[in-house]
Amino acid sequence: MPRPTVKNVRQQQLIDATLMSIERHGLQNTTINTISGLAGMSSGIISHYFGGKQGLIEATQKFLLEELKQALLTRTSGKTLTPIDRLSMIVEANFTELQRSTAATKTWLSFWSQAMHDPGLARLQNINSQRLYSNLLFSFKQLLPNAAAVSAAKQTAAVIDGFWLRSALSATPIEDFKQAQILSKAFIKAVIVHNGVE
Amino acid sequence: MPRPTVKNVRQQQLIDATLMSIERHGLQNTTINTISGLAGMSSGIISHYFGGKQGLIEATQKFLLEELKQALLTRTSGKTLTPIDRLSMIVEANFTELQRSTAATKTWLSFWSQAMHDPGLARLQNINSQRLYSNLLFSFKQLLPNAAAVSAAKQTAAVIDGFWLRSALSATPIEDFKQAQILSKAFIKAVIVHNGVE
DNA sequence: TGTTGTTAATTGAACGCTCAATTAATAACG
DNA sequence: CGTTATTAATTGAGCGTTCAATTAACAACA
Repeated sequence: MPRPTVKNVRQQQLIDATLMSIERHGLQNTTINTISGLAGMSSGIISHYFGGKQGLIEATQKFLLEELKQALLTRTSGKTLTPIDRLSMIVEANFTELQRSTAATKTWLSFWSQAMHDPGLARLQNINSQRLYSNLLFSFKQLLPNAAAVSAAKQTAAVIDGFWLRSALSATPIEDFKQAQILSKAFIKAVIVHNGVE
Repeated sequence: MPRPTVKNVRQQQLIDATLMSIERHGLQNTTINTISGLAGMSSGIISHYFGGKQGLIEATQKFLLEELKQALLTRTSGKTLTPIDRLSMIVEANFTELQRSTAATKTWLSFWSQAMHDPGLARLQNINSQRLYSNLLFSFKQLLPNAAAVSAAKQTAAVIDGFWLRSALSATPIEDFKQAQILSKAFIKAVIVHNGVE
């Protein structure tokens, strides 16, 4: 277990402050001053630990990606789950409190629009998008014929991302996120029932 | 038929130039100079016709929203379509060339992240989101029992938005958009078959 | 039709502001 | 006391806005 160094601690504090600033002001109005102010530090510290503002923004995005990955791992590793239970865990991992937070949703949307003209970010995004699909496919293959599993995985990935997006943009995100999770799971059940070998 | 005034023409030219600039540089790096340069005009004209840069950005977004609305109208108004055909038209309207363009996808994503802390934009976005759902619900109600129609409309809205998003962010957007359209329609058919009154 | 007066459209340089980055000074720590 | 961590002050490039000046379009009139 690596003992947290001052560096690690400061970096995480700055990432947390970045999320907080984006939540309050949006990425557009997030400056090194709003971030360092929320972190209770001076603005120079950002260049010191991240090489500049852009470095901190990218680190924040990587943090969200990593958390999403870990959310599924902690729900599945070491446990013996039925394929259906594992599909439920995938849904839940995509709707954790962190991923539903205003800070995270704003950051994701900004990240995506940047990723479209930054190859490095685009690569990160594609890995993430593929991971959701692969995870779904793995479980569906244990329940459905191959062709049906592929189709089910594609549709489910779209349903999860689509519900997530519509909830994030909704006027009532809290209720909609809750519903989104339920509807995503219901969708998975329906897909299995209607395509399964009976 | 209202004859286009100089004002109308210039405003549309500037909106087109804005989309072009966002496509090339992203919204982040789009300035009044990149826009006016692409339009072949001077920078001052933007304030003159739109009150400022922000006004032009908002007008550009409204243009995309309006085009989406019109895309469906031109496909349906005056024609007598079966409910299933009308559902196909809804899918197609959401996947027109304009809406698949890099300029449009970058603009939508940037717009959404701004909409989250701008009530005016948020309102526009919610109207648009609701419209997709209402249009779907209208057609599904002619094919399915009420409860099933509601569920089908919600899921289909998520599928369309989800496929659109995943295609926009894909490394191969052209093929993925094409597939997305096919898969969305396939999804609708499956929903009807499995929930319909037989 | 040619001249003049009037309005509309457009330019682009100047201005002031914001903000990321840099620097030098200071504090904490072992 | 030397090194690392952090601050605070400063810089300068980049940006949107403004507005006085210029040009183009049109109207009035003889």
